[in-house]
Amino acid sequence: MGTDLMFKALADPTRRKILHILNDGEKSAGQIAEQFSISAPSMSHHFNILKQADLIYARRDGQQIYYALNTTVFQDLVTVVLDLLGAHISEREKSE
Amino acid sequence: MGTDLMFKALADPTRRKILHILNDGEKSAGQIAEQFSISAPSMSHHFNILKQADLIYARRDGQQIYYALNTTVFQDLVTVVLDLLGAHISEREKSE
DNA sequence: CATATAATTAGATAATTAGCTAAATACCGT
DNA sequence: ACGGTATTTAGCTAATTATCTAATTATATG
Repeated sequence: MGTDLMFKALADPTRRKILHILNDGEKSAGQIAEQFSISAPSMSHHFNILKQADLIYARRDGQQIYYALNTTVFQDLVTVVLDLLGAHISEREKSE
Repeated sequence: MGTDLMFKALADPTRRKILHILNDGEKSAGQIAEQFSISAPSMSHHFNILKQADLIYARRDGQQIYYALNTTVFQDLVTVVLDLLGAHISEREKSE
């Protein structure tokens, strides 16, 4: 569960904003990049880090590459955070 | 809610281990440092970053400085993560 | 008050990283 | 096959950061 890559990926505000944008569905690299004043290669760099951290996945459709949140990994992240907290979640609580 | 400082603080594995150690109650700087092969000043640096991120707080007792988790900020962290996920938590769910 | 202990602050250095431009790759339409 | 668009890869640089040693601050005790 690459915890280190995950937290390092989340440490950058640009990358957190990318994740936020992906909240309402997948978007192409270009559509995402539009919302930043950062060069395309720099954006690509961020996509790559998010991908390595398994926070997003990529799918090519024609000329575009579409990115989407990997929501299952966010569940893992919540688990890690709760573990840092030492929260002991009962089975009942986990499933509801 | 210093989100950026919080994630940056969590990006380092040494700091995450410190938080883990603090799970079972407050400990002095020295007691924590024992469990690492890192110089005391470096440890102090990490404590400072965790403190600025509001993830821990410090209390002096004689010669020792005792650190403890600031658990309320972890709750905020979970909220931020869930928000990145786009989870829409109802008021009822929040309060239980 | 002098010394010892706990921890910090100051200052330096090596490694990491976010950003850039230029070049390459992949796909589309004519 | 060629020209155009979308995106990535390569290579560089400036800024950040984790670590160190040396010096400082704060407290306790004989």
